[in-house]
Amino acid sequence: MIAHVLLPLPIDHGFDFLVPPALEERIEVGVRVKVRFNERERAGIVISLAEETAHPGTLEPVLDVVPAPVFPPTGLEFALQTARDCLAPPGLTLNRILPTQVSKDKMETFFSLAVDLNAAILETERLNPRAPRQAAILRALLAAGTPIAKRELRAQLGAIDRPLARLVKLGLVRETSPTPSAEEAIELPPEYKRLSGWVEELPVSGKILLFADRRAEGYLRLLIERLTGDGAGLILAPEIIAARELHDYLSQHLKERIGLYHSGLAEGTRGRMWEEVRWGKLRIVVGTRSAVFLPFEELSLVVVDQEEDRSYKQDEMLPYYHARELAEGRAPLVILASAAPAVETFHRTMQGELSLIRPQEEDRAIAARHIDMEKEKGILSEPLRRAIFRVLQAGKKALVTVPRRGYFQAVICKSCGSPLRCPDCGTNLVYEVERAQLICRVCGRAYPRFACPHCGSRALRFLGAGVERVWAELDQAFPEARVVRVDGRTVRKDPSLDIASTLSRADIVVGTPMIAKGQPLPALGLAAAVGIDAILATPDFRAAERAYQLLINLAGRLNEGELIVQTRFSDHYAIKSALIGDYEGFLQRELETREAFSYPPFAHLARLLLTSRGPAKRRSEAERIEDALKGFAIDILGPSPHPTRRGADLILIKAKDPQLLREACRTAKEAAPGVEIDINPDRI
DNA sequence: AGCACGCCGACT
DNA sequence: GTCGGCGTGCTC
Repeated sequence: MIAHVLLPLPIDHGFDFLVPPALEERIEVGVRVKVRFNERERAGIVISLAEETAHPGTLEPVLDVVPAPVFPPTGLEFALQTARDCLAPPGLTLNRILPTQVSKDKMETFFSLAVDLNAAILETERLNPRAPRQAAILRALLAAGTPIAKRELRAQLGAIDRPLARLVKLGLVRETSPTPSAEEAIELPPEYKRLSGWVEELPVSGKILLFADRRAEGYLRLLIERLTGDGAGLILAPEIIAARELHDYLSQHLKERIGLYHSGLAEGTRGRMWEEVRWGKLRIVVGTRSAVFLPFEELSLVVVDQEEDRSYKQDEMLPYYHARELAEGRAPLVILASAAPAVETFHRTMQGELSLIRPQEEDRAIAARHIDMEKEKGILSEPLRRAIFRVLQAGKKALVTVPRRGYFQAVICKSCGSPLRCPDCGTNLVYEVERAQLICRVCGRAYPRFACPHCGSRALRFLGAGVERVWAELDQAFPEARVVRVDGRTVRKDPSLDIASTLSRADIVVGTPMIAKGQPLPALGLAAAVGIDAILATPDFRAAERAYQLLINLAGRLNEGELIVQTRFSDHYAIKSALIGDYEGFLQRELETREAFSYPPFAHLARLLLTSRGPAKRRSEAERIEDALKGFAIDILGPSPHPTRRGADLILIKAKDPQLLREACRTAKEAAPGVEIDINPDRI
């Protein structure tokens, strides 16, 4: 027997290995195997089994079969298709998706009756004299009427392994996944009915944009009403904190166990959950982007909560996938949900690709206002300090967001009052600390003269205060208050961190925009955005959209109270629209800008990453790519140095048609096989 | 990816 | 005359 194996290498093909007779029993398509390849041991994934090989030489043997986790056939096909769509090496893709190990902890298993009630009663009576423990199990299952966890049976009846196995063998009991139902939901929250009405509007299948600011109640109802019987559901959230909040909320109100899957879990825990999903023992999962690959045999529905969030895009390593796009192919019913939808997503509803469901929003007692930073000095304005003081006096808490990068310096022109832009690309220029110059991250042009490219003014202003600086100022300004900092690093240190409980032992929480995403926090009386101007000045065509979304998300954290924005751009349409909750007004302006500069949704982008070491080598790669793309009706920008990865260059391709873009990317990859391609990048 | 093979410049 | 640059090709 021959196994065709994909190894975790940047190559587009697999290699054949000989399966020794002793392993023939255990090997199957989708398993991970250990092999000796090029004089070293590696683990790869079996994608097919055959009797013959096309390889002329001798074959190395498969050394071992790793029993789990395993790709089921549909999961394998999905992962391979993702690799093709992302133009990523399939071996790397597969090996990054499949967890490497399964922890030894026992999986939770559930059992239910496999026969009808009458038969079960008869069998109970028949078994009772000679097999009292089997009879007791049947009685427990009869009494419960729903699946029972093995753990629970054991708690009720003591040692039940042997009799339970016997009952399964007799065909009286079977291992199942537990079934949620309206009766099984425990203690529905009071606002449940009021806020979940949109579920009634949902079709059985289709693609939906749910435009709503309170959504968790509806997800709960969706699970209760749509997943009776055999269905399975996947809910994606952008970040670990948001996923955990949603998971905890749903778990509180539903008897069925819900999985929480994200990259912060130990590898073995991920592997165990993967296997539970594969065997149908876990059928509801809340997770971050990597959960989109979980091997559900058949999903009934998938929800992408806060679909606009950039975290759905994997842009740190291959494959550069977008979980929102992949999610659309996973279930008949796809719900993209947001309180401030991505411009591209909303545009799709205008094109008829998505159906829009937009429940009537409830009026919340939120006062939104801006503080004009042209008139204030320092990082924390006097009015904001006073507002925080008032809120603390009233026994409420404050949430303060600051865009993450402390060192990131945005540049605005004092005379036009707008961020400095590259005249060619329309994106904002950035100040590069090391070389002390302004550069365009899209086309790579440098502007060593410290002047606005539009009006020539030399009066520039550097913006930017990170979380830590704001935290220090707050700590100093409110010595009595407990000021707690939350950013990516804090979360990495403590993956179980959540904002609600952080807030319970703090008075002021200051953090990156990730603290703005999620459910309302009842203890909150004030939500503030500091440094939003730095977002507006980000070198990214989605800068305005991000600013708008941050403010809407921040408002969504409040049940009542005040939303305050410190800005110098109080006239900016993103801020103006966000403060009055005018999405359409924002969208119209934003679409006009996108069209004017040929950005999505009016053009399609791809980012080519040159990572070969040595600038000369990258230059020659870039030249080869440019030559190969001569005949294409596309725009090529760059190469420019990668903004964060030293020793990497970027080429940006713009095309009117997505198919043409794909073709161009394939051609570029042929011309320079080492190039990494990010189609539809989230950041440019 | 890692490593070998292979053809051109500055050194003991 | 060798040591060493990294360009091309292969690994089942």
